[in-house]
Amino acid sequence: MIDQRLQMLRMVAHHGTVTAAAEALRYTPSAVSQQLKQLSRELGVVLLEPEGRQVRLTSAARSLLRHADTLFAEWERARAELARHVDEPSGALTMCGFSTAAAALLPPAVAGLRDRFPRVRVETIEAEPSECYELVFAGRADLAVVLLTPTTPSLSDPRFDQRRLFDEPLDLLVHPEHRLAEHATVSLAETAEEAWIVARPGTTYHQLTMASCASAGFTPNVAHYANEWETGTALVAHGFGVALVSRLARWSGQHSVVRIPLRGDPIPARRILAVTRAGAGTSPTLDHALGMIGATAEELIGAMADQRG
Amino acid sequence: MIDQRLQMLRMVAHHGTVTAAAEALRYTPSAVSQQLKQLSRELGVVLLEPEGRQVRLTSAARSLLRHADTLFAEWERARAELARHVDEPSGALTMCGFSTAAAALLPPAVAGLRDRFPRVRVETIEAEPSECYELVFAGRADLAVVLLTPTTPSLSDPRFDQRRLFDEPLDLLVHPEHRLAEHATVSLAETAEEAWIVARPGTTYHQLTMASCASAGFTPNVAHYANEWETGTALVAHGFGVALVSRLARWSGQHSVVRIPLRGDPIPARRILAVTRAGAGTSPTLDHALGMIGATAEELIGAMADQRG
DNA sequence: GAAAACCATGTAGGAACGCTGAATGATTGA
DNA sequence: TCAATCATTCAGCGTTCCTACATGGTTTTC
Repeated sequence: MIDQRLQMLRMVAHHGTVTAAAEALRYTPSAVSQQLKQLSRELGVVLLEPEGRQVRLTSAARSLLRHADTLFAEWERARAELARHVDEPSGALTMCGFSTAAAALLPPAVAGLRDRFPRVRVETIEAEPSECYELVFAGRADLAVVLLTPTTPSLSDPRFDQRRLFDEPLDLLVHPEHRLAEHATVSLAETAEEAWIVARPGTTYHQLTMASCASAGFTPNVAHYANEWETGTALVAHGFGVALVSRLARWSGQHSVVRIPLRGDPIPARRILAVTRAGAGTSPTLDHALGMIGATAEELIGAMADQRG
Repeated sequence: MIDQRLQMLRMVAHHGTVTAAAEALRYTPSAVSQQLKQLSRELGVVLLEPEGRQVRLTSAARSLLRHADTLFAEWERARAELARHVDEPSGALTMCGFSTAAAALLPPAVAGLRDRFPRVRVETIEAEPSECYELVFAGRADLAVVLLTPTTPSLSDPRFDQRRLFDEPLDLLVHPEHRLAEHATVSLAETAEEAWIVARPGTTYHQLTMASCASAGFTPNVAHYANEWETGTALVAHGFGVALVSRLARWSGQHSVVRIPLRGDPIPARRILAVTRAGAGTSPTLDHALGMIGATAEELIGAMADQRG
């Protein structure tokens, strides 16, 4: 509804190269290049300038993008309002989320949506938070459940509406005979000298562990890298170190480990966000999905409180 | 930039029929009908319903139109801001206005624009106020100088930005030997018994005369209909009646008539407006055009004050 | 009350638009 | 220096979208 070429320009701005933008939009670089050239001609302003083997956006392009964000958000609002005019919503709704969220929050939402809107095809995609933003931005997903990290887009990014769902506390995972194993709670600072098991660099979860330790005043002494909960738990169970796990994380239970809630002010936690395209939030199906996810989140918070007490 | 089909829908809403909308957009009715049908399919809502031999907009369509107005206005703002990023504006700027305005206000603006922006092709169209709104709405003109009348779109119409330029006082035109000819000013109520020369019904000027007399408490006794100032003046000069002329109206001067300023509270006047598409006002060329017209208007107001004194 | 005018919509054909794929040139990193 | 990455151009082709004409229904007119 809004000229495709504006979305192309947004993608180029976001990815930095024509090629990556084309890939995100499932076009060839050739198509994006031609379209943006023509857009530039039509508007009478230069939008892209060569910079090395890439392109750089001109100030005119950046000015245009600000308005483009407004336009796309307004169109999302229009779509959402139109969706209220149909008796029986149909079409597709795609949700995405990172592993824990995808496991804990999305399935109840899918069930609720199928129940309430039987004609809507509901799909989910498990993806890293950064990819989740991509999916929502590109329109291939309508809703994402992600973590707040320093690398995610700003909460005021005009392309997205982001709302806090809940804060998931973090626990320390130790061997049953570890010196801290009997503690009811533990502060992260007490673990500064421990051997650590963390996820591999580049993953969201690695960032989280490093950031948590950094805010507790130390850099973890990393002994092992493990991306899966299962692997990390096994390493802890063998006494190779301690690890950080989020409260909702689940694994097989084959390994004997102790989970100790962290204390602190604030309590170390990761913030869970629901992300939609700006303006899209008021469509009935998305509204319902957000409601279901929020309710599930509240339930989980309740369960977490029980555990803690 | 905004999907053409939204403009088609806006035109159907404005004109009431697919055929008239198509004509305004220089399409065939078939094209408009097909496009709107496809739009309806894509959005999953019914937009048009048959009503007699015409169509009626559904509530979904009206909802969509509200957002469409916002979208188009935002795009105009984007275009205007982009125009600030080019060193030497080019392209075309079309202004339109009703006869007096076209004669008095537009030529200085054209001259000023040509001087300031030599590469911009400036064009003018003389048209009735209602047609002026059409031209601006359809994008075939960028600026219109019109009269405020009861039939023009509301000042808060989201499709337009309308600003007051000035109020043009009205004068009574009488034969040199008329009983009122020696008066310095005259109130419209004193002319209730006169024979009147008015423009033909359906014209803006007819409306103006009838409305002015109505607000003075009488219905004019119409003796002759004349659309051109020249003809009306000739009739007055032959003693066939009195007529209303606006202060800026000019004619050949062959006919011997007396022009008497009207008095009253407020002084009978017609309000001159500058109309642009919503959001378009900040482009450099349009900004300059508005400035020129405003300046010319102020000069004329000054000249009018001199005349009156 | 029948005919004419008006209006929306459907179908078929043609023009224009927009995409793909391969080729080119330029830059960066190994 | 060679390979990889990136933007851009050109030719070709499929899709989209408009026009022209025809149809069916409604309103107005004589």
